[in-house]
Formats: sequence, C-alpha cells, structure tokens
Amino acid sequence: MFSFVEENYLKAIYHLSDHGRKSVSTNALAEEMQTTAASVSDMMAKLSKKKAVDYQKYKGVNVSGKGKEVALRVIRKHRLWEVFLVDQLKFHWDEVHEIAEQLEHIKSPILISRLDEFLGFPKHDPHGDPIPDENGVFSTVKKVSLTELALNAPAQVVAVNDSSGSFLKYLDKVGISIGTKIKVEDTNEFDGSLDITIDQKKSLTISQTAAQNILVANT
Amino acid sequence: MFSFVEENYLKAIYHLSDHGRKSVSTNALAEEMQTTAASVSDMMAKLSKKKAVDYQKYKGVNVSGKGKEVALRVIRKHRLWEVFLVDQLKFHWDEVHEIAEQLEHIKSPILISRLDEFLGFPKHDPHGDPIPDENGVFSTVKKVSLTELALNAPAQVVAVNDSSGSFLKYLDKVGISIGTKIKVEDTNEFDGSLDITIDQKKSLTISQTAAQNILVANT
DNA sequence: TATTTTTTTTAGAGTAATCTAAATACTACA
DNA sequence: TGTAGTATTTAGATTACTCTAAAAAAAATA
Repeated sequence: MFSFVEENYLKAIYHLSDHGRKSVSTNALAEEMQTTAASVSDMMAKLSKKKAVDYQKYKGVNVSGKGKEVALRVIRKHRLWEVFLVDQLKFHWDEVHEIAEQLEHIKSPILISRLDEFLGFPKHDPHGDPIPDENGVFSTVKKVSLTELALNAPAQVVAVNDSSGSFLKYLDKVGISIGTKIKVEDTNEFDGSLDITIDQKKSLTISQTAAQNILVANT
Repeated sequence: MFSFVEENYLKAIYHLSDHGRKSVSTNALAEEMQTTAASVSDMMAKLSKKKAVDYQKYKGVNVSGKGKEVALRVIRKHRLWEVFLVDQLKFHWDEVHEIAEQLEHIKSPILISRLDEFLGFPKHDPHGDPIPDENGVFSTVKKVSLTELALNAPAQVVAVNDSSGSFLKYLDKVGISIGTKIKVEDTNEFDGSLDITIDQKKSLTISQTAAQNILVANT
C-alpha cells in the first residue's frame, strides 16, 4: 500500500503539522526529510493522487484522514520498538531512535499486537511520548516546558522536546529522566536560567535552553 | 554496502549452493527468487563487480568469501529473530518465517548482539537450524532423515527439511517437535511408511514422505 | 556431428525515488 | 502597484531493480 519512503513522508508531515493542525511548507518538509524541494513536490503529487495528503500547489500540505492513519500506525510501531529496546534489550534511551526508524517499517499487524502485549501495553515510549493504540488514539496529558512552570509547583518530567544524543546525555549527567520529580525554586532574569530541585533533594541550575526542552506535567 | 535485494540474492545463492559447495544455475536462482532469468543475470553482473559472487557467464554462480559472510550475517539475524518470535512473543513456529524475512534486514550489529544475549545465546532456531555466531561459525551436528535411522536407535528430532505451514501443522497434530525423542520400531516395505515411538510412549505410523522431512540426530 | 531444444544473456523499456537547473508563482516592500 | 527576492514546481536525467522479447551460447538428441 505505502512504501517505506511514503511512510516516512507521512510521518514527517504529521509531526511538522503539529498532529495535522497546520499546513506544512515544501521547504520545511525538504529540510526535515534531508532532501530537495523538488523531490518533495514530486512526492506530494504522488501522495495527493493516493489521497494520503491534502495538497494544493504552492499552498502547503497536510495529512488527510488516511495519511494520518498511516502516520499514527508508523509512530505506534516506532514507539513500541523503542520500549522494547530500552526495557528488554537494555539500550539507553539516546541509542534507540535510529534502530526504531528501521523497525517501524516492519509490516505485520500481528507482530505489533504481540509486541504490545509482551511489553505490557505501555502508554509512553522511553522519551515520554504517548504510544497510539491500534486505532490511533493516544493520551494527551497537557505538557508544559519547564520554563512555563509556576514557581514551586510540584511537577514530573514527562517528555523531552529534543531527542539528540547530546541533550539526553546532559540530562543523564544531571540526573533527570522521565518520571523525575521537579520543582522550580527560582528564575534568574539576566539569562533565563532556572534554579530547580529534583526528586525533592538535589538542587541545581539549568540553562533556559535546557529548560525549554524539558516537558513536565503538574502532579 | 549491500541493499536489501542484494542480501536476499546472496542468501538464496548460499542456500541453493548447499553452503557454497556447488554452483547455482541462473534458472534455479530465478525460481528461488520468484523473478526472471534476465533479472538474475543483471544482478549477478552487479554482485560480481562488487566481488560478492564468483560468476562466469553461462557457468553458474556461487558466493565469494565476502558474499558468504553477508549471507551468514543475514541468516544469523533471521534465525535469532525467529527465536525471539517463538520464545518471547509466543508465535507458533510455522508463523515466523515471513516476519523474520523482514527483520533480517535491520542493520544494527549492536542490536543483534543484544538480542542474542537477551535470548540466552541460542544455538538453534525454532526449526532446529543452527544459528551462526558473529563470525559465521555454526555447529553442524550430523543430521539424518528419519528414513535413514537404524531400527531401534534412540534419536532426537533436530530439524525439518520442509518448513511449509501444512507440514508443520501435521507435525503438531501428531505431537512431533524439535527435541522430541524418537525411535523407529519397524519399516513397512510396501509403501515405505515407518512405525515409530515418540517420547518413549506414543506409537504411530508415518508416511515415507513425512519421514524424509524429519531430521534427527542420534542420542 | 548437425540440428533441435533449453538455458542464459543482451537489448530496450518501465517504475520509484532522487537530483540539478530552469521556469513559474507567490510575497514583500519601495 | 510594480518589481525584487524567495518559494515552489517542472523538465530532464540518474540509479536501482524489474520486465518482455530477441539473440546467443550450451546441452541434448538424432
């Protein structure tokens, strides 16, 4: 039905469009896919003919109902495999993305439902992102970046915006991971850095950049 | 280095050549790969240029040292994934081949060594075929078909020649699987069928065809 | 050994995905 | 509102793999 490459385009459109909420420009998609605008134009014509995207020349693109379904199926697989790699094979959360990029294209519905069951029907991947169920439904706890959290409000780390190796390694070093209890003690006006407490004991200061990439939910 | 398609060709050549012992004809390979002789010729020219096969026009083809390495790596992955599917995800041994055909092309050496460790370094896949180690070395217990087994010699089922769903379902029904203890009580000249005992209790008669496809090792 | 049959290769073309370069549409601002 | 600059699309080519049909080589047979 959809090729490996088409699946990747649909996933990228879904992400860049913020779950289908806004349309995506050709250049933005080319950047995300590490390809040229010309290739994107070609592919959009193709996906449009297959009714997987809503696309009008020069007007940007978005996933259609069908395209969203495909994207969510791929995302579900990606995240389940990430859970497998971290929980079962003892990979570190910053090592699993590339491998899951390959595994997400394995075609076998029964494999995925067995894997889901084997893993205990997890609701979130190792980065805290929600795992859609077989109908594409996923929980959306409202996540705010640490910079938006009220002073002294108890919260918990639920996800990260930046999944790069360098950022995840940094979080590791300072002792922050998914589930870490966190509280903002003070903000430093001059550079936007924050003084925080984690797990009710350790105090440290983190940069505004880091704080923007840490997503928390009130507890 | 080698594409998905090239890997499949190398694996097929390795199998048809009986582990590299004899050369493979273009037509045989086309049949195995479900494609045309013309496509095979093209691909052999390509793999020959890449030094993965020894090939001379009209003279048949075989894997080179490098090609054998690639084939064994793919076979190792295939069989490890089959063990995972059966042991961990509770698939039946006749359901795993197609899925493993996809999983075998995932490129990540670390993934495979972690998987191997996770599974407890299995030596055989669910069909009894040996799993090559990271250097391509695998154990070769001498396997004989049940038709060749001496009367009353205690043996154990170690593999099957035919992995088709219908044959595996038949084995299931009569209670034969990898590891089953087996003994030939008598042979019936007129149709080649065998009277056997399995697991030291159940007695039954199986056809010559079935017996030829059951591989055993003396215990 | 000559001829027929089979096997294999080559020629030419198609599809999917990609690229560069050129053309066209849109946007922004003077 | 006209034009410069940017974004996007089209044109034409390339690579990987595949195919059918025709040509060539090898094998079988008379």
